[in-house]
Parts: sequence; structure tokens; C-alpha cells
Amino acid sequence: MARQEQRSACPIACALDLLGDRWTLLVVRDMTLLGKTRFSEFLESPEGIATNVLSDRLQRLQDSGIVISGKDSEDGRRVLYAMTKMGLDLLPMMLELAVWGAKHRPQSGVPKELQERYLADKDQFLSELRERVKRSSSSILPAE
Amino acid sequence: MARQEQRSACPIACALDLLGDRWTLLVVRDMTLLGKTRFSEFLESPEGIATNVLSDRLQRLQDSGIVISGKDSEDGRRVLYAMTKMGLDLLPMMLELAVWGAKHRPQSGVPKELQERYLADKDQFLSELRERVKRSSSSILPAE
DNA sequence: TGCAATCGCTTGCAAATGGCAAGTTATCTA
DNA sequence: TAGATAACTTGCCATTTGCAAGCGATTGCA
Repeated sequence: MARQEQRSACPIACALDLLGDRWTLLVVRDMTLLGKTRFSEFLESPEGIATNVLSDRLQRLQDSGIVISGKDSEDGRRVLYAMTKMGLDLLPMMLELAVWGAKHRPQSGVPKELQERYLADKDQFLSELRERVKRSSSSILPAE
Repeated sequence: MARQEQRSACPIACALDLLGDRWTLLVVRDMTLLGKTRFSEFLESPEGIATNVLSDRLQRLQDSGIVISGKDSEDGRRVLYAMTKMGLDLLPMMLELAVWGAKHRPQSGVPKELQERYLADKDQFLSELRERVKRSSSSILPAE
């Protein structure tokens, strides 16, 4: 279950070649905003991704340099996943997508306080978030 | 070729329920950044969307309130498409996606000048773009 | 030391979606 | 009034997805 390709030279199209489907950005969300690091944690998200789709997406994200993985030193069965710098750079887009969803999809819910902090000072919010994610994954990174 | 559904209450997931596939955001790109308004114009984009997929996406975008359409008063064969306010609100996300693509997909190309103007003052760039898009579609809008 | 449980996948199969080419209908142009 | 054009629709086949079951490598427990 895999195949990739470039449809055009447009940066939006190139980004969508990697990220344009119903699941990939949910994995990115889990890994950044929700701090998840393991296969089984991603499976627990309420959207219910299938195991074969999840392993396919994790592989693609690694192939394209957005995610890296390594074995858990404390439990050899486990594999830990983390975002690379390239992956962290997706945060601004993810947050704007979240803002749009929160504004226009009435059935969605976000903590108001969070959204207001973001809208009040986007850059500040972003750099705090970057730091938090970077720190939480720094222990995992086998090498970048 | 159609069906929709909500997978969770997360605003990102809700947004992806509508926008999460390889084609939808390319149509949005054509309609906003490239100023296209007609079926045949969307078909001309280099990515080569299929006609059945295009008409499905245009329908979904209308169903969800992101796009509206109306007959061309000068040529009854033609249908004109335009973004609603809800659709215009996708611009910040689209631009961040473009920035990411331009930075991390080496095979993609954007006018450097454009990108620098955006990065220098995002809000200014955005409001100019909003105005431009709104104006170019104002003649189309049957009613909003 | 053995044995069940856990973790991260892979496999098989049916159903949904996408790509391509060939219509179809309404409108316009000559 | 004939032919071209615009926007779709339809049919067919290939690819992708969703779901359930299985598998091999640890690990924790008796």
C-alpha cells in the first residue's frame, strides 16, 4: 500500500502529494499537538485509523523526512516516533487549519482559551509549542 | 461518487473530513490564488484532475458552503464558481501550506518575490489577497 | 524456565474511490 | 440549421481503504 509521485511544481500540490489524504495530518496532529509517540497511541485517537493505513502513513512520513523513529530503549517491542524539523514546520499550517475548523465546523469543539491565546499572539504561541514538542521528542531522536 | 461524515469533534479532523484528499485544495487554490472561475479552467491545471472528480469536488464544496456557483449571464452554457467568506477563510492555511511546500519540497517552485512579500508582512499580504479575490468574484456571486 | 500478554506490523478480502475515455444535454456561433 | 463548445454523467477497470485475523519479536509473571 504505497506509491508516490509529483503531479506538478506548485508548492501546494507538492505538499498535497505528501499530506493530501484523510489520515496523514491526523497522525501529525497526534504527534505534535497531542504529544503521542507510539503506534498504539495513534490507534487510540477517536477517528479510528486502521492499522494498515497507520503503518503505511508512518512509513511515508519517514520516507519524506517529516518523521523519524527509533526503538524504545526501555522496551524493545516499542518503536517511538517523533517529528523532524521539517515536520515541526507544519505547525503554522496545522494551527490555521484548526482555526478554520473551529470557526466553520459548528460540530467541532476546541478549548476557547487555547484558541484565544493563539489568535492573540500567533508567533509567541507557535514558538512555545515548538519548544514543547521539540523537548518532548528530544529524548527519542536516535539522530537527526 | 460522494459521501460525507464526521469522524470526531476535533476541528482539524472536521476540516479534513471536507478538505482531506489530493484534489479539493487544488480546486481551492485555483479559485483563490489563480483566479479561475470555470470548470474548463480547473481542468487545465497541470495536475490533471479528472472530470468526474472535479464535478464531485465542486459539488461537495458547494454543499459545505465553501463555494457558490451561478450561471454566466453572458453565456448560458457556462457556470461560474466563486469562494464564499467561509472559503476565503481558508487562505491563511493555504498560504502556510504553500510556504511549507516551497521550503521543504525542493522540486517545487514559487516566485521568490511573492514569498518574501508574504513572509515580510503576512496580515498585509493576506488582506490584499482577500480583497483581490473578493473583487474578482463579486461579479459572479448570485447571492450569498 | 515456560507461557500468556503486548507491541508493531502484515495479509486477505470486500467495498469504496479514482482515472480514463466515451457519451449526453443545453447553449451559442456561423 | 449545422456544428462547436461547456459542463457534466456514465461505464469500466485499477488502486486504495476498512476491517478482521494472523504473526514474530519482546516482556512480565508464575
